[in-house]
Amino acid sequence: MAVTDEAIEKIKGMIVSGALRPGARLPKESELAAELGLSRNSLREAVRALSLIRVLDVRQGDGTYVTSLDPQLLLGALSFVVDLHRDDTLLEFLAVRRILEPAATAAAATRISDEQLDALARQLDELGDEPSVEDLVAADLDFHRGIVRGSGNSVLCSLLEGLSGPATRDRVWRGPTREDAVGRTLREHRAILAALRDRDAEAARAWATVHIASMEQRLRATL
Amino acid sequence: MAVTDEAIEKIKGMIVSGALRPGARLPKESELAAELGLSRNSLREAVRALSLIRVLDVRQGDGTYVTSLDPQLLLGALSFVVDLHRDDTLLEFLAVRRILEPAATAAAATRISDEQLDALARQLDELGDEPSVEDLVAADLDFHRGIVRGSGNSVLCSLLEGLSGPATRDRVWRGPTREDAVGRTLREHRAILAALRDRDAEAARAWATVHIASMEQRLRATL
DNA sequence: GCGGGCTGAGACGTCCGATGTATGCCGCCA
DNA sequence: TGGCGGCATACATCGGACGTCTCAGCCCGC
Repeated sequence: MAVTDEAIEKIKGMIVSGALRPGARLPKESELAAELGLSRNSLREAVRALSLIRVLDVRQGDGTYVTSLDPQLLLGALSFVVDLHRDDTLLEFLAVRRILEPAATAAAATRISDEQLDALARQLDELGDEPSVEDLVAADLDFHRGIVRGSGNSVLCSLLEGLSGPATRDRVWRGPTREDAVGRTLREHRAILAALRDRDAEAARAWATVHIASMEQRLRATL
Repeated sequence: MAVTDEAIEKIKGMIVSGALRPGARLPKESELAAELGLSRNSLREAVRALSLIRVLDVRQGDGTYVTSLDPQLLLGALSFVVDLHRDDTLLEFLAVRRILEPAATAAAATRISDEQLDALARQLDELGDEPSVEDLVAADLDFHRGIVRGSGNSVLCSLLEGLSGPATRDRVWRGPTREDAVGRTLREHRAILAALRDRDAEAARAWATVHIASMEQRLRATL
């Protein structure tokens, strides 16, 4: 194995073993390089790689630190992966979302707070009845994020965040939105919110499924 | 933004735009470095980072290539992320698996081939009634992999692969397996297989849920 | 006494050039 | 024709030098 890969494994090992806790500061590059028995150049490659997947956080002029290791942070790198995919695979990503999002929405029905619900309602009201596509896309993102967050599972939350990234979203809303996509989206959002207010998990799940399915339809249409 | 980060974005851009197709070979390091306007050292950091998340494949003495970009490959890095987490978050990862795996199993009920079913059955038979824990763990991994693969969604497949990685698995089977964990696992596997043979999606989903839940129970017990 | 600006040490960022090592190809020889 | 060896190529690693950014502590003025 290459020295750089070894270094990656060793640093990972130090974190897993607890020698390096979240937020901890690493020895400076030259010291760590000596400690691990490689050159600073090669060590930097390892550090850079771990930094891309948000395990390490390097701050110029300061030092290198272990991140919080929040799943939210780590799975953020997922959208990078999704970005790299093209039409056919995008549908598979959406299929996964179609499984997760209804489950998350159902979970939220019993766990989301009234304050969070009020915030979502306010947000929908502010959007009005005929928003621009850009506004709607942004609101859509916030809406789903708000609900999923209400599920109380941060891993689920960040996974969906990644799956709903720009790649998918742009694709769904690209080109002329046929028929009444905007109106339909708004109606579905309201229906989901109503189900959550009723604390009706099954209705929430069903509406979420419908919502994703209609999104899937539109995605298919652009292929 | 640092030059290395720029380079990462540019390479990613070249792939997304189609300038670099899967399997394509990159210009040699010195040329690409010149092209992107940075030193070979800094470029190498970018390449190494992309190679960690399996976007690039570098072969010493040969060249650097874009990988197949299979979701399977890219999400493989996910297990790296899961490895870095500790007890509390592990439960959240398992909760996600509890959503995905039943759905995947239900999908497999209608899509998996008879040959694949036969292979799973053979494997269960070979294991016998009182396997060692090591053998069981390996068989368990294969069993779930085989089913999820039968769902026909490669993204789902690799996502679950990552979630079921060594970190979770070791934790579940660590320590004295209380009660009849081995026997119970075997019985549940047989039940899942029977449901698949019957092409009964709902039964398959239910048994998969039961199976993951019992795994979750054991994980909680070790915390 | 207190606050702000300045300065210097420390740490990462970038680059250069040299040398080691694995791979693939091509020509030579049996 | 087939196998073997050597050469060209490209990545792997290294050491050192210099730039740039941060932070903290000192000094000065209010």
